[in-house]
Amino acid sequence: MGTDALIQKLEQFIQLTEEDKRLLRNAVRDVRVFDRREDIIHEGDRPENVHLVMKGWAARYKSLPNGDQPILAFLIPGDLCDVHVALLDEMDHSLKALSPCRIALLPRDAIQTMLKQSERLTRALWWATLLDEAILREWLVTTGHRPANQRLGHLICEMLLRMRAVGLSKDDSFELPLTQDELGDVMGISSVHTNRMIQELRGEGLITTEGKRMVVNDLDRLMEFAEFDPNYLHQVNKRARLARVNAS
Amino acid sequence: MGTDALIQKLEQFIQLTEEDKRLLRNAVRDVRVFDRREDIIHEGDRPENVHLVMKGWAARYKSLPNGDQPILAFLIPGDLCDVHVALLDEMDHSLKALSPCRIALLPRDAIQTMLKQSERLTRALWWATLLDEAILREWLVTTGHRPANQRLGHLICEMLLRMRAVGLSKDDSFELPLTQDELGDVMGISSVHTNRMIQELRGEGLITTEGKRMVVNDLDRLMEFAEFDPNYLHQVNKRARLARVNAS
DNA sequence: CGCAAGATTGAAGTACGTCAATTCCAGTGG
DNA sequence: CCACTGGAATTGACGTACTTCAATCTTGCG
Repeated sequence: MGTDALIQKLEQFIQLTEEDKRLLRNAVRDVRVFDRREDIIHEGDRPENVHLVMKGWAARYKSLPNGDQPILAFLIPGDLCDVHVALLDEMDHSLKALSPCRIALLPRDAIQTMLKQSERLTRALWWATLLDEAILREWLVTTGHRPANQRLGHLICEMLLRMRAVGLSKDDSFELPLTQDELGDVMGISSVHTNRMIQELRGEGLITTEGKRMVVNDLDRLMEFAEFDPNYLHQVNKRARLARVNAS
Repeated sequence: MGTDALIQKLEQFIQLTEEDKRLLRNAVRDVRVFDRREDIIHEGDRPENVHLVMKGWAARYKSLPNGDQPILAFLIPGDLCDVHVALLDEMDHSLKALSPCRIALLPRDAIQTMLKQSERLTRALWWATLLDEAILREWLVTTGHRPANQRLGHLICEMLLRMRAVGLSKDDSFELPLTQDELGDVMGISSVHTNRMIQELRGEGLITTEGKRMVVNDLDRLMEFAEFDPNYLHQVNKRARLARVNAS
């Protein structure tokens, strides 16, 4: 099933039981496929379902009066969008597919039921929303306080670690299905400048691009270059995680 | 008691019962006073208590290797910091007082107990965290995609509406206990440029400053200038709110 | 092969940053 | 009541990281 990525992600934080996993899988009502650029849910809609990315990349974005559509978050497999929005009358932002996507729909009440049945799962999902918030904070810092080349490096580091956490990286490389336009959008810079920053990182030997694949040549050096501190991702390292698992 | 602002804020969303209010007041274990610039809790600390601002302004911030301390959020009376952090091992950011502050401390378990006792209160606090997130998203948009003059206007609109919601505005003016340095920090611009943007807004007749008081001369025009859409604050207007209250 | 979307390049403009000087102002002590 | 102080606001001059526009080149793809 397509909840695997989510389970893998949550288990960074806490070991789930088979029963928890079954609950999660059962909460999926439906699976829908979206084309690149297709809207998944739009600002003003009343959210009926929680969305779970199973395959592909999606984005949270807003529409500005001048036509800009700034991206607020990348959503990759295992990312649950808006567990919480159930409370609000209407969406205050939109979701769209950045690449062809498979998205699972979990009805609000299925989530409610699930949460009632497992304390552990509740904590795990709560943790996931905390993570989203932490990422948002970090993006704000980066956007407001770092030059474009570091911003790009930072983003690449983050996405590599996030992709790795759901088993979608290979030898420090990952599929990055974005145009330079979209990449610039996230960082708040123009696509032209984005291109120049990519070239700078390439020139420094920090990254290589192979079509849509982003290859990080030297993660340590890239992290240093971008002043990337992985703390905010709250990824428990393997050792600590195993200790925790064994203790339970 | 100093939980009044919080109650006033929450009641924008949902009418609380007397019992709810009592529960809230009882969760306050202690009240502490902080000087301007004093740290309230620091990155890496293990959060023991949830903090509630009763008086003054505080800020969420991060410390960067280069010494910068970007501000991620303003916290004003009625704002609850980190209801959620209970889950995390350690803080991934810090809180400091921007002006002399009175902060109430609510122990984690007091919060837990309180939430167990009132479904309504649980929803209200959850709503408050959604609001924080929505504000964070809006700041990201603004920082990344709008010029400095609009960013400033946007911030002023937001803070006026937020202060108003807790009864701390007077005739479209409010106490803004910040240096231009701190103001610039939030918007990701230098203090010199901040100063020039303030002068621009003054020149346009949009705002006036009287010492530490920010006076908005024409809110509608300022909102238009800054392309400010108050939607994200999820402030229910008086009419809708009264309808809701009466229906309950 | 041919087309359209995207990547890359160059040139010229601008919004913003930095540095450093000056003015303003709230306290504080005499 | 005034003089003194240190922090903050303001100003000017100058540098630069970015933007925009427009052209060209590359690539995936029917």
